[in-house]
Amino acid sequence: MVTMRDVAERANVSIATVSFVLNGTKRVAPETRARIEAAIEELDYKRNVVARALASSHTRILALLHPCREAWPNATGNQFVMSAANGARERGYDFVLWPLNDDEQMSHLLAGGLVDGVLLMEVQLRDPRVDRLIASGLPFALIGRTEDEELPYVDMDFAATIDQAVEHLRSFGHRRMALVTLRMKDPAGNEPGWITRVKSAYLDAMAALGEPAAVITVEGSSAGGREAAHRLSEDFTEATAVILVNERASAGLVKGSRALGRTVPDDLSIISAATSAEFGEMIEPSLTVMAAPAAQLGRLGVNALIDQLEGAQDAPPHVLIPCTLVPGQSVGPAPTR
Amino acid sequence: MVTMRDVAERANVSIATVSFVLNGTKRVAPETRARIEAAIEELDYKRNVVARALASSHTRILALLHPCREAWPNATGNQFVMSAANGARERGYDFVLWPLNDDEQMSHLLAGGLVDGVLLMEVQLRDPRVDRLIASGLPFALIGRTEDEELPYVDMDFAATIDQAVEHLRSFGHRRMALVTLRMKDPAGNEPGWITRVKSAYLDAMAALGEPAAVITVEGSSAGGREAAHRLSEDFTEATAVILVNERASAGLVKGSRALGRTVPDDLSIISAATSAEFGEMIEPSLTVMAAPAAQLGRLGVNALIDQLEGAQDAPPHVLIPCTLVPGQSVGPAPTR
DNA sequence: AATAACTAGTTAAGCGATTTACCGAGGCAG
DNA sequence: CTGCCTCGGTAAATCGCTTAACTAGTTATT
Repeated sequence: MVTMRDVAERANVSIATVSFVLNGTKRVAPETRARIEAAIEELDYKRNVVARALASSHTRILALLHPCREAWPNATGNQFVMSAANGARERGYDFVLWPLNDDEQMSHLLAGGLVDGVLLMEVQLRDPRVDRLIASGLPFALIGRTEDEELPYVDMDFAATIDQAVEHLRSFGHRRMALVTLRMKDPAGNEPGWITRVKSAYLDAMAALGEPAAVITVEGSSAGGREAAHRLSEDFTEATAVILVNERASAGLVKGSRALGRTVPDDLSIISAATSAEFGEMIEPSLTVMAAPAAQLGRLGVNALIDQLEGAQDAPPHVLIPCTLVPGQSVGPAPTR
Repeated sequence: MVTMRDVAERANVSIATVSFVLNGTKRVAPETRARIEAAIEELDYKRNVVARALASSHTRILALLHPCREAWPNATGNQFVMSAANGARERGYDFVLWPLNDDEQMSHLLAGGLVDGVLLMEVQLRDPRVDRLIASGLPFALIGRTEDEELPYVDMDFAATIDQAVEHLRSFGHRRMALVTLRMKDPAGNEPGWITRVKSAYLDAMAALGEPAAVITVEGSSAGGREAAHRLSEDFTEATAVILVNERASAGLVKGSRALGRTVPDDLSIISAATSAEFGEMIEPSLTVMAAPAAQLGRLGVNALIDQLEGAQDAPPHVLIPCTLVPGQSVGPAPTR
């Protein structure tokens, strides 16, 4: 292994000088710098990340923590991850994904000193992991919000998204629209913050319209979607449209409705929010979707985190971005009966 | 930050002794050990991963390298990752996902000394990344195979999978069956090894049957699937069945066929390999799939890697696992005309 | 002319662990 | 009583790098 000492010897300087060149931490005469750079080149020297981290107490590694048991985010999630990874790289940080499933592992990670900062996904309203992060003093940013919205976060603007979905459906003449979203039980009774926010945005919108509301929560799977179709036709028959915020239930919802004799969009319009256009295309008929701003969120999140690490003293960033409407074939005029 | 020194002072021993207890590297009197453990407990000491890595030149971190630009593996990929992560954890290793998109980043990772071993995904027949890995001397295992099958790998058994798919279709009376798979261009003309293997397994099977073969490659998207449907009805009209090995094109293939007036499975049977049952269920009609053994591969891969790290001197492991058939509604009797 | 202020480098003290070499005490054989 | 082991433990070197403190030699300031 070629170390800094080898470089220093070859260039006839002390290792400190090499370090200064490498980090740009101190002025070095152009001629000396050139000698050092040549030596680095010739020896193909790469500095040892571990040693550097120990000495400087910075690893320049950012971790994206995500729960491990649950099936992992989908197309949307991937976009998110990729944009975050690229964003980090552009600012000179390594970016790793850290599948994590219990508290124990979390303390290991935090105390181990391996990462400089953390991006936390799938935040819940009251999230114990956030408490751990705060206690540990590690800088972090949230993808999603806790109850207390003081902490730095970037998140989807669910209120705006739902409003826009409602507006879209109304422009097709729909009045009664149900919400189908994710049921995600948690021993402690917590649910991801976004579910709560989606529900209340929906309820607010219905209240503003003076229309009755119906919230149906099902698990994220085809079976869940079919269950939703049944519940819809039993408990909320008058609904002519559905706002769906449960990507993995979308296929089931369409299939289930069809099985019950309701075709999409003639008898039932569906708009699927917080997913991707690509995903919507997989369904027959192609779904009208509100595409999640995954790539933007990834970049913003990682930038917020790095800004914080590098000591930008601004107030913690609070960013909300709505989904964008991508029309498909699943929304049609409200049936007149 | 509480260090080993703090623990040592509190327990009235030298830091060396603490280290011995922590690692079990040397015999320590039960009483002393108890004192040290108590101190650790009371101070909530966690050892610094970075310092440990520097001193021992082992980080106990495994990285899963995966390409960054491409949309990321789907349900299948996630299963794979999760099982690998859990497998690593069980053996005391940290496991991170390392999105990587160029050579530069690769050398950074390799030379940096941050990881003890590497799992490489989406291996190509002639993969420059593999050469880098070998040159670097870092232990690694492949998920997929290179041309040279000496290196340690775990992979799907494409030959067996294709054979089984063919067999399944034949049991429904099909004789002419086309292969639809992924077209993945690469500047250097390389393609992922699995594509090559799938093609040749298919060609072999057709040859053995004395049936004409047709290989259609399209991009991994709905549009790709529709393209395949067209090509099928133009160039290989006599095919009554399709073996599909292109998950993301599956929806498009079904939709496209239907648009051309061929219903599934009445006019055309489809069996989709190397995907997941869950995914197949999203399509209408639910696809008959050959489910990828993702979870097994993940575990096996990571175990192979760790065995190697820990000096098991066995020959490098070469493991092949076939997909398992999960019947759906997309395969029916061959139409008699 | 004397002092202050830069510049370009060097020396050496860490960072927080691991690990080798060494040491003293007690047990046991001869 | 001496010599040799084994046990339990300590001191100190080391891993490769960062960084504060310091040294000389030059240039600027008054």
